[in-house]
Amino acid sequence: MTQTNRLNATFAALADPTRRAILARLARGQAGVLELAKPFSMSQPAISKHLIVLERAGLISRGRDRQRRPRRLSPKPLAEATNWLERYREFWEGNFQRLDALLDEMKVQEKTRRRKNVRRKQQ
Amino acid sequence: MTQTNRLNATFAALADPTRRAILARLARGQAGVLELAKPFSMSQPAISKHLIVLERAGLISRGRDRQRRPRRLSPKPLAEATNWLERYREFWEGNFQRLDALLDEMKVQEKTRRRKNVRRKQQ
DNA sequence: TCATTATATAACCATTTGGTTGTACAACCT
DNA sequence: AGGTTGTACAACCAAATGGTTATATAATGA
Repeated sequence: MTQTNRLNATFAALADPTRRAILARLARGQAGVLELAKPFSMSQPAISKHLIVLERAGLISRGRDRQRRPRRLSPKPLAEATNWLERYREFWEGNFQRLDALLDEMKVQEKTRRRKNVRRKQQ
Repeated sequence: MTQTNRLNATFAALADPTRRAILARLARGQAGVLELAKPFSMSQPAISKHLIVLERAGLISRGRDRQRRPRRLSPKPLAEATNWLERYREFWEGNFQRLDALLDEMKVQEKTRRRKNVRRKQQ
């Protein structure tokens, strides 16, 4: 699977609160399907479907212990998703005060309408 | 909108490669719909739909400049998504040796509960 | 062997998603 | 006023999503 497709699958998997809760649970250790289903008011097959989504994204893997097939967290897709988002950290982490200031500047320029702007535009 | 719902909408928005590319483009500055549509082999309405998804997630906002309605990046949802993922950094960044230790501990507990073999498999 | 436990699978359903084409509307320019 | 440009909206469609119930399969334990 390509990196793009893994990102697609990972973000899609993370878009559901039930699945995020399952990941949070698994971060504290592996767990079987019934145990994972317990906190939720939905059927076991519904949880199994969520687990399939998580598994196809590579976010979890399946072990075996007697009749149980305990799931556990896999690191890689979380790392990739985080790395993708990291490229935007600089943007949202305060450097966008600069951005806001710049945008205000642009408004003022537009309002006074004097000289052609300096192509600082592009924020 | 609740934080959970924002996370739902944000991750769902990020799950599409077209939308991720749009965000990457907007990280370099605001842009109108047609300009955003240009790199893709899909119709303008299709892009507009993607923009609606991004907007409902709060990832972008709409400005106005003559006939254009330029979009620009909004920081907050990216910050929230990143922060959610940060909780797993420790896990995937190598410190999950600790996690493995924890899992081994749990196995031992299980073993004492019902004494049978150790089941190292776990694929 | 038989019942129990844990999980998987199938069939079904409503809703959402991601695209299309066609058209409407709004702002701008002559 | 009329044409052009930029965007939005409506109707439609196929496929995917998220849930259900019912049933099948697998491993264990008695």
